[in-house]
Amino acid sequence: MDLHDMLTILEQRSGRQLSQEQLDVITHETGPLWVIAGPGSGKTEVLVIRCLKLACADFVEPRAIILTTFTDKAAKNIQDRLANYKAYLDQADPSLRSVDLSQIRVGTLHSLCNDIMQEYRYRGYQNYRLLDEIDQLLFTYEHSGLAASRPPQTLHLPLWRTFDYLVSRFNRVTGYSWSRTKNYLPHRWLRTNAAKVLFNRIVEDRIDVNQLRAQGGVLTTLAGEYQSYAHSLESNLCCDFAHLQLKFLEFLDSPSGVRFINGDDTSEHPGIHHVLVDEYQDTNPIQEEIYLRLAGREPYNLCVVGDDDQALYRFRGGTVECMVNFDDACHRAFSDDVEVIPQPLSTNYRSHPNVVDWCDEYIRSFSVMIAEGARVAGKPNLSADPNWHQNREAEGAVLGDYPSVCFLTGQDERQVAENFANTVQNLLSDGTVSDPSQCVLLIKSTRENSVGLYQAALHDRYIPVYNPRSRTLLDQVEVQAALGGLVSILDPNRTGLSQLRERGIRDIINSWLASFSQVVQNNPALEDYIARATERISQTAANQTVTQMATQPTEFPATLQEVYYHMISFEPFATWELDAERTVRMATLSKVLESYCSVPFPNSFGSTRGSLRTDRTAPGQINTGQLNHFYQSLVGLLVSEGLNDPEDEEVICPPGRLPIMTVHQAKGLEFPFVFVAKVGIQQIKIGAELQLEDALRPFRVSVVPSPFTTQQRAEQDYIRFFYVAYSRAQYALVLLGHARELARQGIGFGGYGRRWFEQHVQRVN
DNA sequence: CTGGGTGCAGTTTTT
DNA sequence: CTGCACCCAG
Repeated sequence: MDLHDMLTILEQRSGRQLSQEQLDVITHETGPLWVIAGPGSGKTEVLVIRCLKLACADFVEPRAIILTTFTDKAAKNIQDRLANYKAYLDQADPSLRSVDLSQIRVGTLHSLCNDIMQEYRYRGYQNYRLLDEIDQLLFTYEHSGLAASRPPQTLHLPLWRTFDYLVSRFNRVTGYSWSRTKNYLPHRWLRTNAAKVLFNRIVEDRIDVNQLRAQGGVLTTLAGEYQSYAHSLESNLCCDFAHLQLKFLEFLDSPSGVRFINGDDTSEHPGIHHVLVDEYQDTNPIQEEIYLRLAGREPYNLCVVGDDDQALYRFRGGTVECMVNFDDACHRAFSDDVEVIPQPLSTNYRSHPNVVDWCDEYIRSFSVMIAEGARVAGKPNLSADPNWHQNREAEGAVLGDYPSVCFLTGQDERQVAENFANTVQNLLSDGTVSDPSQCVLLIKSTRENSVGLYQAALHDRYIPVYNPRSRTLLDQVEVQAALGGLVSILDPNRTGLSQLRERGIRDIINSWLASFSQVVQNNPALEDYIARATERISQTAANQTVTQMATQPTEFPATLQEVYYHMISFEPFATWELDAERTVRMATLSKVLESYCSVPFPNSFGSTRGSLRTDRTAPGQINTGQLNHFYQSLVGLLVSEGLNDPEDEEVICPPGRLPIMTVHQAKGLEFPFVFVAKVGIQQIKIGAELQLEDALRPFRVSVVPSPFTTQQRAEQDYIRFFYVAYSRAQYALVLLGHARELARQGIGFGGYGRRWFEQHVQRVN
């Protein structure tokens, strides 16, 4: 199909004309393409159309195109759009039907690494178990020397004092916090978590472990511990997300990897001709290396799209420098002669012109943001779509003169929350918005203690809330009752429980038991099951495997999972299963239980935590070690991590509810009315992710010094954080802050101080 | 506006 | 167990 025809059809269908900037990106022929896309500039649309152009106008083999995104959700969204647009094109030109766009490799880099290595049966990735975050934590808890129950203290104490920023925080498990002044090690779960962060970072930042090892002192210890962790992963045929990418780099060096990139003139292996990357500002060093390798053949068709002002994932190794210095990277990896010119997409089609102006002036009001090296050199200002009003009215919106960027205050946070809820209620009652889901409250933490006041204020006005990331799954009755039931069976006399020293673990188990005893009162069948299960264990001799209840003719070993599934077949669990939300919560719990039971543990290959045994000396009681492990490991994990409610993959927010979201959750989304809370943050602390980045930077395979001090980068991160929040708004942006926050002129108010802020923003109460 | 005493609450995100 | 936020005195 002719490119011109194709664009005409797509423009007719979408009712929107592509801008010259967008056309430049879509029609770019060969070589690296560096797209600096501001918020709301239609970057995903452009990426999708460029893909269509490659496959349907240039007839690039779909299998030779790789398109990566940051999340699975975004990948699915792109696949849907590709299929939709392709259907239009097929109508116009039936000969295109033979072009199968589902062959384009669309996904997160992680999922593509996994799929491609499976497809090519890469030896180094055959029969490996891919560990998710929970699995990785349990694995590290069991296998890493850093997380051992009794590690060599003289060696490890200095290490934890060096990396104290990873462990000196409040520990929910023990109920107190560790600091470097202590002469004992941090709690095992704190060390586990920190070990996970360290190991992931070593891989993602491409740290030269041998060089680290040669440093002496704690860094030598760290290098050794990393190597033994990596070795344990291998010997147990496990692979975490970070090593998935490392293995992929190894794969690319293997013969089949070379065939994957270069192709072999068959349609099965066309080679890689185009690599397109979305959200490139959040790419980390190992991912950058993968992309440069994938596109490493002339003419180096690597297209990266992102916004250096929206980098949000430093904790995951995300490095804005990859985006800012993409030209240098291309010259280093490809050739000095390659032309790499930044292509801006600088018109914002999403937001009211006032919101666009506010966002643009906000980001440029900070000296650390306009300094050289903070953003892509020569980045143009974000500009509003001159037809915004006209287009919205054509869509049926009634726009008057209203405060499109404004702030709400109150004496204290409670009053702010009340005013916020009143505003939402007014918007609903005067018909400005037809559904609460057209608003969103953005805030750093969506945990109960941060958003409680806002939730309560909405609740009082009968406005339902959607907040799946509140880490409150463990507060739900069905989850608590199930866990309480398990404890009742495993530890009927609470002897194991009474010996626990960790307050956090004891408290949570007691709360589960309390929930369970409430539930069991009205459900005699459940009570009876618990009694029978307890009885069975109590009749088992010492040091024996407990066998399943004789519901079947043959008795077989009982496992934790079986007891759990058996138990939840009784009321009230059976009725609860009719409720979709409760069912998915229980599924989340089941998954954690399965993980706990199936993560391999050292020195006993093939055995599982799940099969119940009696104690070596005490007949009729669950093995003390097993019970203790259940408490320390599984319950400890639940206490230290918390669990989120499962989320619907398709729906952003169910209708009828007002979403409360973290800024990360809202990334890439847009809402008619955006409320941003706690805008007055003043103290900019250097977070653990930044300190670790600095500590490991000298050992990177390719050391790229940052032109900014650590403190400056911390500030930039905060500024970008609010920039992402602010740029979500379509019709109106409302900043929330109480009197004291306003007096303080925190970073969310802009870098020129309060007077500047008040010139740009209207007060509405 | 500063300084010290008291009291409460406790990071955040993704694969 | 810390650290910060807040309050009141100077």
